[in-house]
Amino acid sequence: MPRTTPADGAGKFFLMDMFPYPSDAGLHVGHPLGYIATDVYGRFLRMCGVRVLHTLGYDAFGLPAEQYAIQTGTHPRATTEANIDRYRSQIARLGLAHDPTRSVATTDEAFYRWTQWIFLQIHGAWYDEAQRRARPIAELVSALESGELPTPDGRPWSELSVGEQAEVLDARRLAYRAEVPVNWCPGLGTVLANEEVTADGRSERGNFPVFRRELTQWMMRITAYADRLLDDLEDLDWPASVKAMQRNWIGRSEGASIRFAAGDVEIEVFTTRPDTLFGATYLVLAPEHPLVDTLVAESWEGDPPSAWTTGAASPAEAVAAYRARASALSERDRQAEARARTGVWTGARATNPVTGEPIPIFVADYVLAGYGTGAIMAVPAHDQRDFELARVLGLEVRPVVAPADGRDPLDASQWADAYVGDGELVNSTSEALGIDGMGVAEAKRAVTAWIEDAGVGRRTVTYKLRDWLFSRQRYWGEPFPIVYDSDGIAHALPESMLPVTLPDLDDYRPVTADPADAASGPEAPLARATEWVEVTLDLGGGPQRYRRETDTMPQWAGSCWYELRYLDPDDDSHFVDPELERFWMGPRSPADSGGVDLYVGGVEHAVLHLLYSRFWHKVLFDLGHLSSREPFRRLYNQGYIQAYAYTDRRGVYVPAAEVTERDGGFWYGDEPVERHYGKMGKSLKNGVTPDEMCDLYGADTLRLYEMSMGPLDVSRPWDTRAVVGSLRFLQRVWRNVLDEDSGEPRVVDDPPDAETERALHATVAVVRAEVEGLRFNTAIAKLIELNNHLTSSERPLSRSVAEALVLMLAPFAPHAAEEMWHRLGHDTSLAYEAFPTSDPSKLVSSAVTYPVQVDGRLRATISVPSDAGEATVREAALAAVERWLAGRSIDKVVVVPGRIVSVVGSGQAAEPDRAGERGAAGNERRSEPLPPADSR
RNA sequence: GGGCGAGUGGCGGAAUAGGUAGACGCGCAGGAUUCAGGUUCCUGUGUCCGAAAGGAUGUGGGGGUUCAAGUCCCCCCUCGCCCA
Repeated sequence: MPRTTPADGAGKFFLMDMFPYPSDAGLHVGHPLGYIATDVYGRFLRMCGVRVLHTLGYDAFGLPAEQYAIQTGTHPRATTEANIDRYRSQIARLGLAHDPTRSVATTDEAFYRWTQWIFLQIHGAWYDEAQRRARPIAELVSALESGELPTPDGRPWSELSVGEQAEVLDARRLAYRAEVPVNWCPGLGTVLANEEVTADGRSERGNFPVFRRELTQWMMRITAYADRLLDDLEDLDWPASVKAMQRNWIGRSEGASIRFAAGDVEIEVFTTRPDTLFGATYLVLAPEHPLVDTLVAESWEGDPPSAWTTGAASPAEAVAAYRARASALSERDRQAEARARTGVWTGARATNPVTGEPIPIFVADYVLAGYGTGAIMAVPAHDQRDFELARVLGLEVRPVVAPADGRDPLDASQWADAYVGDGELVNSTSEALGIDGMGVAEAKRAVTAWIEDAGVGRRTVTYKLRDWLFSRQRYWGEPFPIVYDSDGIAHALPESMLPVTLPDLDDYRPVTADPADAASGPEAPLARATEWVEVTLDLGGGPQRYRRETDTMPQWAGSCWYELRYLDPDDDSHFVDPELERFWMGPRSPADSGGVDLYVGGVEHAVLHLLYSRFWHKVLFDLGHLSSREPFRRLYNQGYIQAYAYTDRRGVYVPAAEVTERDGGFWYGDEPVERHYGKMGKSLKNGVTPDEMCDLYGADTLRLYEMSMGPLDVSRPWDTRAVVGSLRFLQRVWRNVLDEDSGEPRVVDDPPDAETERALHATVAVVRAEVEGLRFNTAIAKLIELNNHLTSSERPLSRSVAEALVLMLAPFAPHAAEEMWHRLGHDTSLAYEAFPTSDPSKLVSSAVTYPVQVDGRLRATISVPSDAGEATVREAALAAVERWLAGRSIDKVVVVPGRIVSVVGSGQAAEPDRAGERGAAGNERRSEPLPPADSR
C-alpha cells in the first residue's frame, strides 16, 4: 500500500475535503482547519508542477436543515441556500483555492437527479455470489427465464404471475423493500438507522427514546459486499484506527452452526469455537427461543440439584418464572459482564453429536434470541460466561484445550476462570473423530469438516453488519424515483423521468408524536402533497394511476458519491464522464484501488459515511460505470480545534472572549469563573469566527497560525492571544524583503554568504519533506528560523534568498507572498513558480560539532574539521574533558561519526562527590583550571 | 472488560534506525524606541543551588537493558477514542 506521492500520479492529484453541512451558525475557526491544510498542500503541489483538482461542495439535505427551517418558519431551501452563501463568503476570505466551478450542493436538482439515477442503478442490480459482483437485474431475469437459475419454488419463470416475478426479483435486488424491525423515534417523527441509535436506545440526534417496530422500508443490501468491504481495506492508505473501526463494524466471524438432537427436535447452535465441541457439556437457549416450549419436560427427571430447578415443582413452572424475570431486563443488562449468571434447567437433554453423550439443556438470559441462532453450545472450560454459569449450577467443566499458562491442563476443578487462549487439543477423541494434539486453528477446520461430512452442521460466516435502512419519513431529502401501482408493486421510474423533484409544501413538518409514545407510527410529510403523490404515468403499458413513494433518502445518500460529481459537475448526460473518472481517479497500477488521492476530514465519519460511499462506489464499479474500485485512496483525519469555555457561579456560560486571567484564576469582570474545555460554538459562548480573525490579523495570519499550532491530526485548544505570533513573523519577513516605508525591495544581487546559503538549502530540504508529510507546523518553524537568521545577519539580503523564502511561504500565506513577489519585480503570479529545491552539496559544512559525554553526562562540545578522522575526533574529545577524567583510566571511548563522543572512565572517582561532602568537593573543583574556551 | 492512541516547561508543541531534551510560537521578565500605546525591536526564560562561573536535577510513577533512553523491555497510574 504505497503512499501516494505527486510523482505517482503522472503529475495529477485529486485533493478533497469532507464537505460541510452548512449550518445556520456559520463557520468558526475550527471548521477550516482541514481546508487550509489541503489548500497549503494543493498550492505546494502546484508549485511542484502537479495538476491539482481541489474542490468543496455542500452536504445540504438532512435533518438539521429541516429542523432549522421549522424553527425559523422558512422553507428549507431558502435557509439552506442562505447558509451556503454565508459559508462561501467566509471560505472565500481565507484564500482557499477550491475550484468554484465545481462547487456542488447535494440539494441541487442537477445533483440529486444523479443521486436518484444511482439509486436506480442499485435497484436495478443484484449480487451474484458466484462472481462476487453486482450485475444488472436484466441478467437475472434472463437466467431465470432460461432456467439457468431456478425460481424459489422450482416452477418455470413464465408460470409466475407478474406480482410473483416482482417478488422474486425484489428478493435479490441491492435496493429492496422489506418488512424489517426498525428504530422508530416518535420524538423525531422518523425511523433511524441502527448507527443513528445510541447504545442506550436513544436517538443520536436529539436524544429521544427509540422503539423497535416492524415496518416496510427501503433497504440497501450492503451485507452482500461485507467481504469485499473488509478485504479491500488492505489496499487503502488509511489510518489504521479507521480501518480497525470498519473491520469491527463489519464484524465478520467465522464459525459453524451445529445441530444437536433433542428428542424429536434439533437445536441449531452457532459457535465460533467448533474446535471445542468435545467440551460442550450443556446447551443454553435464550428465554425467547421458540423451541423452549417444545423442549420443556413434563417433570423433573431424577433428582436434579436445586440450583437447576430453582425450587420449582416442574420444568414448565421454573422456565415460566425465569422468562418473566428475563423479560424485565434490557439486552444491555442481560449481557453485562459483572452480573451473576443465572439459568434454569428445561428438564430436557440433547446429544452431543461428536461424543454421543447426553447433555442437559438450560435456559439462560445471557444468550440473546437476536444473536446467531439464539442457542449456544456451552463450553465452560473455554468461554468465560459459560464457565461462570457452570460454577453457579455445578456443571461439568471439561478442558479440551490444554492451557499454556501453567494451570492443570486436564482438571479444571481449581481453575479461576475459563481458558480462551490457544493450546493443544486434549480430551477430544471419540469413535467419530479424534483431534487430540491439534492446535486450535487446525481443530476448527477438522471439526467443521467433520460436521459437514456427518451432516450435522456447516461452516458459517456471520457479520455484525446489517443491511442499510434507507428510508426516512422526512421532507428535506432526495425523493425516491419509485412509484407504486394499484397492486402495491413498486416500479422504478425510467431515467427520462428524472429528476423527481421535491414538491413545495405548506407544511413540511414531520409528524412527531409524544417522544415516549411507542404505539405511534411514522407518517411522511410528502404524503400530504396529494397532487404530487397521485400521478398518471406511462411506464410502458399505457397511462396508469400510480402513487409515489413518500419517504425520502437519508442524508448519507449525497455524500456517497459527491467526489465523482466534482469531476464533471455540469454533465447532463452522465453522472460522471468515464474518461474524466479514469483520468483523475483511475488505478495507477494493477494493485491500485484508484480513488481520490487525498481525502481529509474528521474521524467521526470513520464508519458510516466512509462505509456507505465505499459500498456505492463498488456497485457502480461492478456495473461498469467506474474504473476505480474504491472512492478514497488515501484518507487523513485532521484533529479538532477546541476551546475553553467559562461558567459563572450559577453554572451559566459567560462569553469566553471577555474572560481574563489573573491571580492564578479566571475572571469575568469581578466574578470568578470556572474553566472548561470543549467544542467551539454558540452554546458554550466560546466561538471565534474566521471573519473576526481576518478583520484583526488578515487571512494569511489565520492560515499560518492554524497550520503552526500543532500536528494536523491532533486536537488542540484555540488561543486567540497566540495568533499575533504568526502576524509578527509575516511582518518580519516583509521587513527583511522590503523597505517598510517605501515598499521597495531591500535585496541585492550579490550571492549570499556561505552560512546563509547553507541555512537556505537546509531549510528548503526540511520544508519540502515536512510539507510532503503534511507536517506543516514544523515546516513553518523552519521558515521562521531561516527568517530569524536573515534578520540577525549583518549582510544585506540576497535576492536569491529572498525569493526562495517568499516562494516557500506562498502556500501558507499566499496573499502576502504574492504581494512581495510582485514588489520584487515579477509580473506574473507565483502560484505556478517552481518550489525551491535543495542542493545537497550546499549543505556540507567545513566543521562539525560533537557533544562529548563522560559517564553519560554532557561535559563539553568540540568542533573539528568535517573531514577529521575518528582518531582526531577522539583526541580532541579527550582533551576537552580532561578535567573530568583526572586521575582515572579510560575504559572505553565511543565515537559515533557526525553525532557524539561518549567516554567511560573507570574507578570510584567517576562519582565526584556525594551529598555529605558536597561542600568540600565543590570548593576543590573551583580551584581547578577551566578548560580552554575554544573547546566549548 | 477488550482494542487502539496519548502523557515532555506557565501554555501550544519540537526532538524516536537510541546520540547535546525543550526547536518554533505564546506568555512572562528586563531593556530599547515612543508624548503615549503595542499588532514595534533587542535580550533572557525547564526546575533547584549560585552574584557569576558552574553544578545538580529533569520527558506521568517504579524497575530494567545500554557507553548513551522522551525514544527499547517489564510493572503501575491517568486521560482520550472505538468496541462490549
